[in-house]
Formats: sequence, structure tokens, C-alpha cells
Amino acid sequence: MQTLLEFMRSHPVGGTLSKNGWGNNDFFGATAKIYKPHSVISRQDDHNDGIFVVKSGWAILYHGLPDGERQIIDTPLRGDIVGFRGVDGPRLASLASITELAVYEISSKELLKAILSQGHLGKKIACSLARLNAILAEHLMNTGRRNAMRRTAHFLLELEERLSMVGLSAHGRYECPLTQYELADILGMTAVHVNRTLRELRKADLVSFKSGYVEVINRKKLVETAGFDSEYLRYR
Amino acid sequence: MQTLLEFMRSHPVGGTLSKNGWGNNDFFGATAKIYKPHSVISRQDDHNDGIFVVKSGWAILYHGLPDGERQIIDTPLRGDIVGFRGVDGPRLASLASITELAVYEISSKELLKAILSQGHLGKKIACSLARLNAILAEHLMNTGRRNAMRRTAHFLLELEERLSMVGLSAHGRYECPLTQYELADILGMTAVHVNRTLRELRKADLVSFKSGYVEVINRKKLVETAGFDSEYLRYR
DNA sequence: CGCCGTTTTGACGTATCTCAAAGAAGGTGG
DNA sequence: CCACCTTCTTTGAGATACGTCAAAACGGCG
Repeated sequence: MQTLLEFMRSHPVGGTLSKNGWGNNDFFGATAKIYKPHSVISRQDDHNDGIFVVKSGWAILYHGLPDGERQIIDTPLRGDIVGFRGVDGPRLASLASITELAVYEISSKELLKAILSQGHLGKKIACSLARLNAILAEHLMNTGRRNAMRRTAHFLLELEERLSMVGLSAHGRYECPLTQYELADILGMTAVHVNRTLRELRKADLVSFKSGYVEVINRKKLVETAGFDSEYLRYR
Repeated sequence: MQTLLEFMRSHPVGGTLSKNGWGNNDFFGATAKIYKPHSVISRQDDHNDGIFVVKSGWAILYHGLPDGERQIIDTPLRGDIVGFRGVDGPRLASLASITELAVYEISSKELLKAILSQGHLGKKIACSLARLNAILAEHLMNTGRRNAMRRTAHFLLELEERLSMVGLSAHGRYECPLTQYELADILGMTAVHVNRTLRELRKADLVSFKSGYVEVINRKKLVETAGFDSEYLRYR
């Protein structure tokens, strides 16, 4: 219990992750579990409590629909908290790894109990959830009111900003292991159309998405066509 | 300060709102402010902290895009907490009333301070945010992976469930003051297409949306075409 | 080298949007 | 109680962004 409290207390809901030593595997005795690429960490509809904190690697949180389609809800990155629901009940989404993935897992019930006595915890969880809210709202605007170009541009900029905040992107270039199929399930499009859209973005000298890397070519123009404002990603 | 604490402590993140006396205007000294229909309670990009708790009436939380379009993020209903961000900075969305609206307003800073010393508060806020997350995720599936019919059906069922939980819907019938334009901005469609979709839903004897009221006609078929599962709306 | 997942391209189909205008419906003032 | 105005709903005809289907090219990997 002491371990859990100390662990979460030190959790950098605040983007200083890359600067402090939090990334150490045995931090305060909490050990991360490692998953192979393309494995399922936790499955939609399963009844297990437990929330995850990403230590390293790429993951997707998605929900499958009856007709076989799926929507990717979020791509949790280093430091992100995943799966908190606050009530008992089945999981609403599945969590899967894209790359090799290291995650800390802690019991939701324990965390809730801890929140009651540890104000700092409650505040951190609340702030983390509020930020996720903002991200989801922005994804909603993407699928609801932005066309393929703006939408794709916006998401690539979001990734860049989020990765920068945890030290995983610099100079407009970052590693991105997502396939165009996955991109499609994030953006609410088909893989074919994602492909054509990426080509256009490339031809317009805005961004390139190629062989696992994203490179922002003309940031000013890209930000403008996306209508991107990073404010919603701020932690504090 | 005592007022704030007591007020939030009694806040029914739990759907028992209609059963207890929380709805009284002068509950624990906290007084709701009343807004006329179609007034703006708080504006996107403004720098004011302050979160709202809906006492009665309909509201929309929306974000306007550079090109003049807008996406409605949520329709906060009785008991819902709106606008918590956890960090200083401009508001990410505007809050406007549809009907006459009564809302409690409390300072975000005060609330954060209170969370630190009052575990119950932190837990409540966290649970409330987690539920909002689930709702946003479902809206994302709507716009991303469900066609006009499923999407519209799903949202009307969501409203019914949410309203039922706070005593504002019964027997599949509820008041809904949204115009088709607003519905369009919620669902990421045009008003014209919303109209045609509603007609189809009506012709298929699934739901009717008419003159301010929604009536579920054939729940079983409606739930099936929407792929609706109310689990994500549960508070506890 | 051959395999399998991914990317790319082409031709064609359609759900949804756009534009435009005609009804309803509700509210206001005379 | 009627005339008027505004907002909302409804309908039609035509346009298009995006989806579907299918196949070829590419690329990493055993």
C-alpha cells in the first residue's frame, strides 16, 4: 500500500516525466510489466478492476462494435493513466500494445480507497481525467466537424505535442509505429482514404508519414490547415 | 467554504438525485443562478475559473472551429458537473443554455484546494470525470464508426437513459428541447440529414422526435439498430 | 527466396452534404 | 384575434467527399 501511494504521488501528471527519474523500472518498488507487440493487456467486457500507467511503448485503447468495426479511443503514451472508471463493472474498452509495452498496473479499488485519505492522489487523478476529456473532445471535433485533411493533420500535430511533452519528439520529428489501418480507426476513416490523405499532406509539403516516422515539414501551414491549438493538451 | 464542501459532499454523483432533497434551491446555503434560454453561461477562450453544476434545465457545451462550424461536446443534464479542467488557462468550450437553466457555480481553485483535504470530494470529481470520459468515447464512436441511423438512435437512447437516471424520463418518453440544428452539431451531421434520418427512424417505428418530445416506440428494435448498451452511463 | 502484412493505385458506388425554397409553428404587436 | 415575423422543419435536385472492392507493388523477415 505504501508502495502504491508513493508511486502515484510521484506520478508526473505534469509532463516533467522525461526530466525526473520516474522512468526507472523499480521506482519505489513498483515494477512494470512488459508486453510483446500486438498483445492484449485488458479486454473490453472483462470484469477486472485495475488501471494502467504506461511506462514506455505505444498502446491503443479501442472499442469494438457489434458489426465488427472498431473505434480507437486513444493512444496512451508514456505517463498516461488508462482505464480508470470509478465504478465496478465490465471494461468499456480494450487495451492493446502496438510496440513492446511496459505498464504499471494498480488496483482501482485500492486507488479509490487511497484517494479518500490522500488528497494529492485525488487531485492528480482528476487532472489526468480532465486532460483525457479534452483530448476526447478534440477527437470528437475531428470526426464530427473536420474533413480528412484537417483531421489527419490535427491528429499528427497532437501526437507531436504529446510526445514532446514526455521527451519523445524533437524538431518536429517522432517515431510513430501506427499502421494506416490503425490511423483509420483513430480518425474514423478507411485505411484507403487515410493513405490518399497522407499523400496529399505530403505533396502539399505539410507532413510526411513514412516508414514509422512522422516529420513535420511546414509547421506553420500544417497548424493552420489543422486549426490546431495545443492548449487542450496542457497539464499545468 | 463550509458551504462549498457541504454542497459538493452532498452532490449526487450517483443518480439518486431525483430521490433526495438535493434539488432544493437553498441547499446548504448554495444558491443556483438562473439563466434565460439561449444565453451564454461561459465562453470558450475566456480566462475565468469556475465550474458549474446543473440544477435544472438543458444546456450545451460546444466548441467553435475557425471555419465557423461547431461541435457540441455534451449536453449536461441535471446533476452534471461541467467545466472542470484542473489547470489554469482559457476555457476549451462554451456553455450555453437551451431552456431556462439553473446552475450552481463554484470556483475551480477552491475546489482543487478542497480536494486536497477532503478525499470524498476527489473521489466524486474523479468518478464524475470518468463517466464523462465514457460518454465522450461513445460520442466518438457515433461520429467515427456509426452511420446516421445508428448514430441518431444511439444518442436518443443515451438521452433517455441519462434523463431516467435523474427522474426526467419515464416509459420511454421525455422532453427534449433540442432543435434539429443542435442535434446535427451533436451528431456531426447536417440539419437536413438529421431531418431525413429522424423521418426514417419514425417510419421504421423505432423512435419519434417531435415537437419537443422524444418517444421510444420499439425499444428492442431501437436498441438493436443502435447497438446500445447503457453500461457506460452507470455511476455506481 | 518466398511469405505476409502493409502501402499504394484505380475504377466505381453511395452516404451524406449543399443549395434552395416551400411549409409549419411559435411568438409579438396591433 | 389576426397579421406578421422569425425560427424551425420538411422536401427536392444535384454535387462530392469518402467508402468499397480488387489487385498490384512494396518491404521486412524467417
